[in-house]
Amino acid sequence: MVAPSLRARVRAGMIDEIKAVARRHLATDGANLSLRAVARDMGMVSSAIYRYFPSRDDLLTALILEAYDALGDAVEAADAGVDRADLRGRWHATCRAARTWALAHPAEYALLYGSPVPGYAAPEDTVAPASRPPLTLVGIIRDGFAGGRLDPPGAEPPEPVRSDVAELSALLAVDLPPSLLARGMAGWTQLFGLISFELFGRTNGMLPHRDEYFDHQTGLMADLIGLPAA
Amino acid sequence: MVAPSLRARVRAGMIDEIKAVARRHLATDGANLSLRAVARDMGMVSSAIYRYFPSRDDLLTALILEAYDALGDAVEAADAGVDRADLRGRWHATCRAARTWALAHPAEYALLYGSPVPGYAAPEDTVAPASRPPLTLVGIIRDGFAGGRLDPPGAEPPEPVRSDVAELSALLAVDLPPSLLARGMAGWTQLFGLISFELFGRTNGMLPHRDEYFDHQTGLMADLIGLPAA
DNA sequence: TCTCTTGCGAGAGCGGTGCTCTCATATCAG
DNA sequence: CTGATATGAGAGCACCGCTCTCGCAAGAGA
Repeated sequence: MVAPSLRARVRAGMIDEIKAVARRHLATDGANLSLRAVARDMGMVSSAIYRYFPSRDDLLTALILEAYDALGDAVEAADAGVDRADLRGRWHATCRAARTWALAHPAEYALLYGSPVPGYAAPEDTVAPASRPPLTLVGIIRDGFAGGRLDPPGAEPPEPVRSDVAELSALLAVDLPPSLLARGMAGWTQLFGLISFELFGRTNGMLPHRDEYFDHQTGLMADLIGLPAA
Repeated sequence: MVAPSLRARVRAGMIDEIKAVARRHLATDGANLSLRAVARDMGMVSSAIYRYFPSRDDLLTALILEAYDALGDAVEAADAGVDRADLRGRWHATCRAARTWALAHPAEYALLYGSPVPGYAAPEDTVAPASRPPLTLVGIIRDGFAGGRLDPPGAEPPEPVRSDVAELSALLAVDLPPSLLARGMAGWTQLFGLISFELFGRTNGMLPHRDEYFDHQTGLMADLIGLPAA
């Protein structure tokens, strides 16, 4: 690997700085990111930004990708920090990490999980990083089931749900009975529903003890899945 | 009540027409509603709109209020259409009505349940209509509990969740044990998490049978709550 | 070392946005 | 019939994303 030229390094630094400034604007001004304001903050004229990002949407896409990666990192690190056998502890740590990241980066979370930007279509590259949190969650369930510490719930879902979920199970390469994977997906849905409700102000006022409420609600889903305590 | 003057009636008609055109634009162009485009569509100049709505945000607020009411109407009508004793049937009908309305009005749903618009704070008048769907859901649970057909789950939530939820129970004037209300809120969170995931493209591709998947997932929450079949 | 290509920032400009102000007119009330 | 009021048009301000051109500086090749 050849050393990048000075020009290339300066360019990479500029791209990073633009993204950093844009992230700052995102945090203060919300989702309507202004290219001109970013340029002003950098002492540049707006057209100069187009040397680095072909359009505002491309800059947004870059921010979205990095946000997905940051969330994925946080979630996976939290899971990895708990004893592999402590399934319920891993579940709670994973859920909490997602919420903590979201509370620390509300604008970026809204970019990922809020209403899609009108003319904007998420490019293909986002699906892999976007699937890291749910994969972490089903990983916990897979470990429990493979280790014989997680009994599948009695009845399988009725057709055609059973086959749909079974196909998804094969696609994800997790060897789980559909009944169990369906419950895991319920936990996934619940997790981001909880975070969105809290962040978008749907539960404002009621429930003063938000941390504890969050833990209790994610615990209910752990119950539904059947995750045993450590 | 005195008959409204011609001017007043014309004015009310204008307001309605502006809202109708704005709703149409919302449906086609997404959330970034353009006042000027609405004015153009009505053969008016943009400044004339300001005779009827003091700002774009006020027009959005009016649309949001009407959307909340439409969703509330749909949800309550669905619940009312099922035999009072069929708790599980009511639960499913209510959930389905919310999803059906959302699929029919995706842009308005995104306005209600998507990321909050940056500079925009939801006015006080929205909290009452916004609470109609969750109140319908807890109403089903209340009926079941009051009728002795719904056993409270074993353990109460640990403090301070128990008292928070108990206070909420008093505020809503539903006489439910916190354990049960907490599960009802889990169902509420799950419902809108499911709809948001489906509408915002989070489950694209996987799960081809969306109706059946939705029913199964809301059924899981009915199980968690303990709602008996008819 | 000298040229010459390439990358980059500045600036002007286009059509769009929300919003304000002024002015003429149409409608209503007394 | 007259005076107050409500309404629409139009111009204009500051902002937006984006395009194009024009100098200038840095790197590459001879």
